[in-house]
Amino acid sequence: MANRAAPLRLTSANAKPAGRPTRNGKARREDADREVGLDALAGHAGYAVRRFQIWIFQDFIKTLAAVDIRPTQYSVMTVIGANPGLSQMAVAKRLGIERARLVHLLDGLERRKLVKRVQSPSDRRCHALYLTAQGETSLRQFKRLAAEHERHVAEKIGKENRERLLHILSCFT
Amino acid sequence: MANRAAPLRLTSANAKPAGRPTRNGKARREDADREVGLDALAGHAGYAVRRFQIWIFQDFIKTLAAVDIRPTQYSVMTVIGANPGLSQMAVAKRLGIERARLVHLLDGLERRKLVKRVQSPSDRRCHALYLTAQGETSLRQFKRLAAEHERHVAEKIGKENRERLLHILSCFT
DNA sequence: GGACAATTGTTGTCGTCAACAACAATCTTT
DNA sequence: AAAGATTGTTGTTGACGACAACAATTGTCC
Repeated sequence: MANRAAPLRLTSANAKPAGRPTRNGKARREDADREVGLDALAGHAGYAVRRFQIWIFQDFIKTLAAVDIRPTQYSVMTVIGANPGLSQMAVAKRLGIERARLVHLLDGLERRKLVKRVQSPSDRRCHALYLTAQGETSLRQFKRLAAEHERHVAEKIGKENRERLLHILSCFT
Repeated sequence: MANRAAPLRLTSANAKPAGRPTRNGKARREDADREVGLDALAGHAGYAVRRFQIWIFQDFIKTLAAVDIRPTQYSVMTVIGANPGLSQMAVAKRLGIERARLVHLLDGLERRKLVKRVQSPSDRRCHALYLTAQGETSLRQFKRLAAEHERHVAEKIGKENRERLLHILSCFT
């Protein structure tokens, strides 16, 4: 019921809702400086996961900013590096992205000489995907930075919680 | 090293990468039907969280399709319902969305008579946000459907795992 | 062998969403 | 009163998912 009085404080920000003790005497009621209560969202997994996903992606992007690699690009290179010769369809299905989207991703990676498309001899519709020599050495550096990012995650939610989370979500690969 | 010969097959789909036992006899080695190996992504929390977040949002959208309410709209209405009179800035900061984005969200909700903007008397820059009468009754229905969605999540990852996950991510509210 | 269906890569559009920048109106500060 | 900050608004950009169409190629079926 009266979860309205439920106080809580934002991590960083300060809410200034409708009315608060300004100079015009009409000061707020006692609910003046209540923080925004939304226990209402507490039991929703999707909300927590969304916020966490935003945080984790921002940290990934920031940690890999020096090499200008985004999460999706990293996942594409990782899959190709582990499975050279894969077709675009195979990579797209594996990562759950559309082949149309993968085209642009590969365009960018190929432009940077990290990945190459090779015409498959057995099926002339397919492009076999490989990392270039530069792509392989670069990927090793990306993986070091990604490992640093994972340490940030462990610092944020706890080392054991991170492993628990990986275990819980292992069915999503 | 020679993971190049690594062949693979998708979980549901069939990958047709560079070469496989087609009519041209050059059949694969014994490692023929290995799935697409990307243990490389196994230890990455961000990837699992992203995939899970996509799944959970799609289920939310599908479960609330009858009422045409998306996750962000639901979170906005829930926060306003729990904290009537909040300003747009307060809601935006609370939900971690930009005030520019909230403008369009509120436009849609206001057009559907679910939310109303009221000029704040104490600060004429602010709009105090309230649910309409229809908005409150609708929100109750949305919450019932959202609870059904949460049950889907519990079925997917397990009841106890869902609660474990909520606990781990509680710091993201 | 040849018609027909399916697949692959590509291009395009549309809508969602985060990130920024600019602006007018308003409030705060000095 | 002047300068600075805040709020709501509009706009742009880019990443991303979804979908539709297309040419080239392959598989299938008669």
